[in-house]
Amino acid sequence: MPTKKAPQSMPYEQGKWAAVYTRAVGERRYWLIKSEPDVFSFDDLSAAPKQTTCWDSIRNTGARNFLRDAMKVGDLAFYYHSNAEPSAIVGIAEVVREGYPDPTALDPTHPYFDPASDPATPTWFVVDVRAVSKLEKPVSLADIKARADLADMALIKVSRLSVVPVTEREWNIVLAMSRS
DNA sequence: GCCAACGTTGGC
DNA sequence: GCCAACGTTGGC
Repeated sequence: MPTKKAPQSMPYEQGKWAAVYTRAVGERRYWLIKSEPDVFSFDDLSAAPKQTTCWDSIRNTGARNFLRDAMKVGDLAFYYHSNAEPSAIVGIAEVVREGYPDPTALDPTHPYFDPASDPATPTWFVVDVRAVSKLEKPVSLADIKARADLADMALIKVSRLSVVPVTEREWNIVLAMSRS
């Protein structure tokens, strides 16, 4: 029996991220997803079956909303190593399956089981991501912070959000940095 | 290891 | 509904 109330759905369409929930026909959006390399690194993703994994165990409502509602098949994401030396963007992944209920939240034997998440109206969501390519050169958090034209990146502006949007402009700047 | 940011919980 | 306590993330 659920003992706690599940976190409520944010009225995201009215929130500060409203723009990332809309897109032109055929438009591709960009994201940044964080993982600690000791837990699941980009190389781990590359070594996984079909280079694909379920991006599970996210337990933050803001990140959940992106996973559930905003990320679409074909979108690309920078793969960021947090709590790393150095913390850096190291690769590119592609969304290959759109939001569906996080199986870890519904599995009583899983450490991330959430008894408050009702299977009929799940609280937590995942997408599937596939490794696309490793960056020629990692782009570190320090590299990003050193650039005035990346000062507005959500990675910097919004702390402790494990899935954040990236603008197309930011995406291209970081890509260029990874090749220089 | 420290601690800032900030989301969540729960007493009132 | 307010807000203090608490827990987590993640840089440094």
